[in-house]
Parts: sequence; C-alpha cells; structure tokens
Amino acid sequence: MSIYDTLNAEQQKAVFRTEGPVLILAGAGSGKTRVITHRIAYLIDELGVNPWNILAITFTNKAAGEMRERVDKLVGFGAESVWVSTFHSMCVRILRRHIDLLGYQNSFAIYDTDDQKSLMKEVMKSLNIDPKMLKERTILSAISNAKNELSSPLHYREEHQNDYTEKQIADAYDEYQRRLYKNNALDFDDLLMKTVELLTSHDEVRENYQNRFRYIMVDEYQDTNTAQFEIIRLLSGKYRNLCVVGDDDQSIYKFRGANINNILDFEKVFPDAMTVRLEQNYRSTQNVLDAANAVIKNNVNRKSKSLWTDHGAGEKIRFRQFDTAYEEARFIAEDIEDQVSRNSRLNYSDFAVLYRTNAQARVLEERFVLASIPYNIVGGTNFYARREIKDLLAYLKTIDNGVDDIAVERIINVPRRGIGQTTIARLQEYALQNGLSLFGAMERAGTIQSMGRTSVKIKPFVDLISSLKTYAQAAKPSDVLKRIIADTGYVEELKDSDEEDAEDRISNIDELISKVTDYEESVIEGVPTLSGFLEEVALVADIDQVEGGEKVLLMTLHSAKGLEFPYVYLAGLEDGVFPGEMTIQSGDEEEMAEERRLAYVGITRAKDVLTITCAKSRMLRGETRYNPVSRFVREIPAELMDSAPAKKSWHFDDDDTPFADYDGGADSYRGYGSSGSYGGSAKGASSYYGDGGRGRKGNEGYENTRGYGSVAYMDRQNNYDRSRGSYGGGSGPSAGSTGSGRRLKATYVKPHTAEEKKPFIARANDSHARTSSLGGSGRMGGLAKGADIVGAAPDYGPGDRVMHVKFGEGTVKAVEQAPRDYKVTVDFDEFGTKVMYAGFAKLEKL
DNA sequence: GTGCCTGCTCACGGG
DNA sequence: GAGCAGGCAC
Repeated sequence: MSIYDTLNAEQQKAVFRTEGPVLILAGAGSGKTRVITHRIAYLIDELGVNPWNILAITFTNKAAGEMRERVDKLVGFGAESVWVSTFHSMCVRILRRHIDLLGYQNSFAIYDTDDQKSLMKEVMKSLNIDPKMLKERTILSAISNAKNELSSPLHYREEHQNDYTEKQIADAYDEYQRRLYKNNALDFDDLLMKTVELLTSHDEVRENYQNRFRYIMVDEYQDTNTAQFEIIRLLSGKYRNLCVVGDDDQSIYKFRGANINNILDFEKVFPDAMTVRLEQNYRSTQNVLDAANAVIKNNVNRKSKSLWTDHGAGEKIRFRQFDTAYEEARFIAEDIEDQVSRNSRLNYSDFAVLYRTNAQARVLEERFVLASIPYNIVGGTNFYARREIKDLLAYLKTIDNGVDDIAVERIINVPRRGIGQTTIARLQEYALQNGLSLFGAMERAGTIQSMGRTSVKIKPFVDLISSLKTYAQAAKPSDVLKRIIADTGYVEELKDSDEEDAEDRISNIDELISKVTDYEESVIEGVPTLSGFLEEVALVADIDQVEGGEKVLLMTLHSAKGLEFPYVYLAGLEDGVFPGEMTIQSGDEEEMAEERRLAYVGITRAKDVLTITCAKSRMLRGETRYNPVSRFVREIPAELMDSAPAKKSWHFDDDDTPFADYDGGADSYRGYGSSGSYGGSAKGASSYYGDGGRGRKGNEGYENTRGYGSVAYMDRQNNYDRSRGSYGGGSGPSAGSTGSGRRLKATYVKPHTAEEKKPFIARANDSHARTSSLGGSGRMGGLAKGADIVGAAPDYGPGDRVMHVKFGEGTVKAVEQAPRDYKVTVDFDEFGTKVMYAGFAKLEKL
C-alpha cells in the first residue's frame, strides 16, 4: 500500500496530474494541504524530480513551515531543497540577489506601514499637499492599488488626468517612489512589483528562474493579486507546470488587491488546464457544513460547489444572543471553562474565538483574565510595532542601511540628545541641496553654516553610529543589538524613568534579543546578517508569531484562514459589526459578498462544535450601538441551530427604547437557558464587572498570556493615564463618568420578562458581593479604573499580604505618596520585588 | 528644545 | 476610544 492510497479519487487525480496547468478547487477542509504535500512527494519519489526544481508558495510563513515539515515526513530526503515560501519572502530572496540590476543596493530596507506613513508625510510636505484635503492614507492606498495592478508612476499619471486630486496623487506616487529609491527602501507592494520588473526586463534572470522552477504550486490562489499572478506566470513560463489550489468562496483579501478573477478566469488564461474539484470535507460535521453552504449560496458569481462529509450531523450550531458585549464575552469564557472542566480530553487549545475586528478582542481578553483561562491573542498590536522595539530596529536599520532616512529620523533624538525639529529640518535641507542622506549631512554637520552650536550635539550621534557600524562588520546581530542597548543607555533610561510600563518595555527588549538569537540559530545556509534579521521581522505575519501551548486562541476571521479547531466561537455576529457598518452602508454587492465569504471561512473553521454569539448593544468607538442579529446568522436554516434568532429584526426606536420591536428574544433565551451551562444569567445590566472568575484567582491563566495581547493592554492603560484628567480626577468612586461600562449601565435597559429576570437577580447579587473586593481587577473597562484609582489611600500597608492579578501573592514592603497616586513596593512570592502604582496594580488585601 | 494640554479626526481586515 | 498635530508655557 502506498501513501497515495489514502487519498480519495479526486485528490489522486490532482496529485498524479503533474504536467501542465492544473486548477484545484478545494473546498474548506477538503485536504488541499495533503494534496500539495503528496504531490511534492510524488514528484520527488516517483518521478525523480530534483527537489530543487520545485517551488511551493503558501500564504504565511507558518503555513510554509508546516508544509515543509509534512513533505519532510513523506519523502525520504531532499525536502529541505524544495523552495517553500510566501510570495513576499520569495521576492525578497530574488531581489536580494539581483536588485542591483534595477539600480538599488542589495541591502535594501523593507518599509512597513508606519515607515510608509512617515515617508508619505514628508512627500506631502514637499509637494505642498494639504493633509486636510487629501489624507495620507488615501494616497498610500491609491499607490498600493496601483502597484498591485503593476501601474508605474508614469503609467498612473497617464491614466489619471481627470481631476486635481488624481494629479496630486500621481505627483505623490512619483515623489514617494523617488524617495524610497533614495532611501534604498522598498515597501511591501514594491517587493512584488520590483520582482515583476526584474523578471520582465532581465531575460537572463527570468530564464534562470524559469529553468529552476520546473514545478510550481500556489496555495490560497484565490487571494493572489495581479502582481502575484504575473510573477507566477513569468516563473512558470517555460515548463508551464503550474498547479494552483484555491477556493473562490474563501477569497477575503480584496482590500489588499486580491483579484478573484485570477481563480475564476484560470481556465480562460490556461485553456489546457485540468480542473479538479475537492468537495468532500474531512474537517467538520454535516451541520456545520450545511450552515456554511446555506450562507455562501447567497453569493452569486461563484464556482458552485457543495461540501459534504461522512462524519454525520453532529451537534447543532449553538446560537446565543446577549444584551451586551460584556455578557457575550463572559459567556464565551465561562462556556470554554465549562467544557474543559467537564471533558478531560479537551484542552484549551481546542478552542478558538473569532471576531471581525481586533477591537473586539479587548472585552474578551478581560473576561479571559478574570476567568483565569490561558489565551493568546493573534495580532492586534504587533510586537514589532511597539515603540521600544521600533526604536531599536531603527538603530539596526541605520547601521545596516546607512541611507534610510526614516530610520535615522526615528532615533536621531532617542534617547534625548537635544536635537529637535529645527535642527532636523536644517539637516534635511542641507542633505537635499547636496544630494546626501540625512546621516550623510550629519557627518558633515560641523561644516554646515546654519548649524551653529547645535552641531556639537550631533557629533556624538554620528560617532556612535560609526563605531556601531564598524563593530557590526564582524559581530553577530545579537551582539550588535546588545551593544546598541549598552551604548545608548536605552534600558538604563527606561529603568530610571517613571513610565508605568517601563518594566514591560524592558522585557520586550529582552524578548527582541532572544528573537535575534533565535534567528541566528535558525540560519542554516550562510551567516546570520542584520539584513537577514530585519527582513524576517518585516515579513512576519501575525499568525506566524503564535506559539503553541494549551491556550485558547483569539483572532480575527482573516487570521483564522487555513486553521481549524474542534470548538469555534464566532463572536459579534451583528449587522454593523459583521457585516460591518461600512459594507452595509455602501450597498456594494461585491463588498457584501466578500463579507459573506468571510463568514463562510469562519463557519468552516469548526470541526465539532460551532457557537455563534452576538450582543444587542455594544460599545463601538466610544458610543453604544444597538445592532440586530447578523444577516449571515439569519441565512442559516433554523433547524440547524439549537435556538434561532428572531425572524423579524428589531431596531432602535425613536423614543429611545432599545429593542422595542424585538419580538424573538424569548426564543433565543429559551435556547440559551436550556443549554444549562450558563444558568441563564445573560440578563443583568449591572453584573458585568462583578464576577471574579468564580473565585479562582490563580495567576496561571494570566501569566501564560504574556504575549502581545496583554502587553498591548499596558499601552492603552498608559494612554488612559495621559488622557485629560479622568484619571485621578478626584470625582469619587461613584462618579466614574468616564467609565464606558458605567455609561452603558445608565442608559440601559429593562429585562424583557419577569421569567428572564429571575436568574439575573440571583446572579447579580452574587456578583455585587464580589465587586467590592475583586471588581477593581477588571483590567480594561474604563469603569474599573475610573472607580478605583481615585486618590484615596490604599487599604493595605507595609506588612500586609496582597494579591496581584498577574504576580500572585506578596507582602507589601512600602507605600509612599507619589504625585498622582500611591507607589507601592511589594515583594511577590514568585516574582520578586516590584514597585507599582496602587491605582493600576489593583492589589487586593488578603 | 521639551512637556503638557486640548481639540480634531478617524474608524475593518494585513504581508 | 485613541492617536496626533498644534499651541502654549517653561
């Protein structure tokens, strides 16, 4: 028996047809990764193809790694020579070798979104474009679209002569590109476009790669854009052994240029293509698939297919509607806890919570912390987007690529060197006049007339960078980083500062050092370089950063593409959230279709149990919104669900009574109550801050979350700290007018019936009782902060035992009055001595 | 040059 | 809610 016998007939067809163009339409969970890996194995083992001649393109680095691993298991040897990578990584690899042919230096930098914004600001300033008339985001997104469609500045200008705005964008595109070139930098879209340019304009390079890549496979083909299509068209131009795998129903990246016609028109572009349909699903239950099919069939213009499984019907889809997002989050957290404690075979990593927007993670995170459930938030605030990390990376970039002005500008006065805007402007002017980079101008600062005394301040920076550059020539990247930290005194300055989150920033820096070290260890061929590390950083996707472990994963629907979980919660299924307000308002059919595909992706992530939740009201950008149940939920036949949403949608009445014409609430609540796992306490306007995770205060759950999610929170806390005086404003615990939760409470909402009210009362009493001691540990709600921080002295003093949500138990060593709060020194049993502000630490006296 | 305050604007998804 | 630019005082 061979490894191919385990494949079904259609899968085998896709594996064995190795020559010529092949389109595999692979429904969700139909085993497409198996097909690709077996195809690679077949090429190597059965056809004797040199692994070196195979290219497989995946959507994320994580997927690339997993694919390589799986191929490795299937073939005897040689898997490591197969080129498995993402489009962007592959392009970087090609460009590092050949971009000098296009006039760039091979050590080019890769600009992320922030870098792009900084550069665009300068472009707009130099072109006198009024940021009020034309937003930098608008221009950047126009440029991005142009690049994804392979439209050069020149071409763009020719095509866009219609009005003043278009001409301005054309000017900006031109100047932006000029400056990227001057900084020896490429943005993300350039990586693709410059590769096309290279392969088109240099026959010898193109032929070289065409000869090498005799067999090309592309995963997630439905999300490729025009530039990516062109790259694979060029690369496969000689042998035409191109196999693309995708699902038009899962095309969800139009906003970043994905061209769904790449998959819809594949057979037109390659008339000799063989098409294989994989419709048998190996992942989910029939109920889940029926729901997914029912939703997606509302889209027109798709390659019709219908998923089926022999797994059986499975559990019905659970639907729960709540009054607020807080209760929704609480249900999800407690439900997961409940499932895990009832079934010993279940692990936290069997669960995922998916949502439309990253902002929804916040409330969920709060509940997970309170319930001590280990979790990981994918994305949101990217580790590499953190201030201290960006600062240090800018140092590395400056050392690595001396002409990157954006990097130099970032660090020129970090740590403070007394170099301000005026000086920088003078340097820039001098650089412009003399055709120098910013750093080049700084090197000559002594000779610049207008500089005067300030040139004294510039010299130490120039010396620092020069000596680091010399050092970097022979040192490991990690040593360079350590040297930067030492020479700039970056960490020392953080330690001395009274910044709230200095500690977290320092631990982030430690994390960065270990990431550099990891990188050095991961380099198999050649030597680890700064460019190599910076490149890895630039191309890392949110999902790539997720470590394993027994944790619930919280992420956007977009991030969840390609993943599967036994238990999936789809949260916030409300019109206005998902589909989003903008999609609904736009009235654009195709936009709605893309949202629907996203819903399809979400539903099909579930293997066994799918739970859909929504809230009648939620805070969106500071205001309470009342949203009806998502149309996507209403597209699921009632018989597939354990409780159905109201048939008639309800709305916010003119007389300010929410839910006035809501007629189906009882149905959904009955279902909810009968599930038994939550005891029907969905009601309860005032209960959402109280409950302290059922008395479990272990720090395990929290400690496991030291990922970006929790750190990101620290940022928000600080922002709060800076925001005009609601912190420590002295208005007293009960005032708390800034608290979002509190505001919600005030406008809220009568329970619908006496019957529904009962469990709420019982629960509410319970939670009120706890609020006094534990309510303050809510990490996020404005209410918790507003109410707790007020300048009353803490109820503990030196010698008292206290509990901290993150560090566990400890003994108070000192309490001292600081300007706006009390500074408390605590010796924690497990984490040692920490100094913290009482208002933020939320210590609980034991 | 720096730090703080205020008012304004914007709002999805991500390599 | 949150980030940012601009204004102001030191």
